Amino acid sequence: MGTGQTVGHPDDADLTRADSLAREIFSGVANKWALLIINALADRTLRFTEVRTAVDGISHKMLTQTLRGLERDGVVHRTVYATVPPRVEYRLTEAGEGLLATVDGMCAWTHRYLAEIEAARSRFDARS
Amino acid sequence: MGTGQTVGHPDDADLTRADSLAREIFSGVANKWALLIINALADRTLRFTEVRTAVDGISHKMLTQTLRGLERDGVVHRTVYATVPPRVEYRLTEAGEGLLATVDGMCAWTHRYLAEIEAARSRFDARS
DNA sequence: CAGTATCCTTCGAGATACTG
DNA sequence: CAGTATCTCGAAGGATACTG
Repeated sequence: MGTGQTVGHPDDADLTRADSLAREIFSGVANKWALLIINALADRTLRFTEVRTAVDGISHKMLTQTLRGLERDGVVHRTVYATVPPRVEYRLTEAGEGLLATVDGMCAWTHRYLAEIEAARSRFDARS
Repeated sequence: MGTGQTVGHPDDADLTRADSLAREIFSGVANKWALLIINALADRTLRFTEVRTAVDGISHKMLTQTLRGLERDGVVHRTVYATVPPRVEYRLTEAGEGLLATVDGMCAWTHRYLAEIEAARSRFDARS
């Protein structure tokens, strides 16, 4: 993957210049809505509307759209109950659980550095 | 943070409904260019142009823009050498290193599930 | 309730040109 | 080389309305 100039990483977790499929998948998943949805599905199965509430701020459209993408990539599983009114449930697949670990890491990081980041911003904004 | 309906997470790594600053920071960092840049700076200090090459696909504008954001949040450190021609180097801060772990996780995840995702896509696309 | 479709606006982001 | 400044366009994304 690296072209030879990528040294230092024993096991290659590098994505700069990686093949296009890997890049595409990474890019598709590296967006806030996707990650926020995964985070919301962390430990429970949720219905469409519940996800919408949990993620809050997301529009109806973005929700379906992102959910479709995640379903297509096998990150979330979609179960439709043929009742009326319809009931659709979303839950993480095994791959989704794998990603969740990462998302948790980002959340933890955010909280861990919250204060420092705020301070850094003040400093940065001060000299401008 | 959770409102009480968020059960199951012993330590709260939840961001749904989190306070706006946390959400904003998370959102700022949860984008592919930021993560790709952090990934590129994994183990080396890079100059502006080198980052551009490493990340490839990123435009000049997005690079400066994203780099500024990361600098502002204290994720990357920017060193300017008053030479001519100018020389500017970027490296991860401690906070940046912290995020790197997460990014590495996402890269690893991508590679780990690459085949499965490809298969999932075929299945999904087949029935449509 | 879950989802699709449509319209319409905003702004993300590329291209280009210019400065220190 | 590194960076800012414009201009421009296309797509992302919100609001609304309609269907099974």
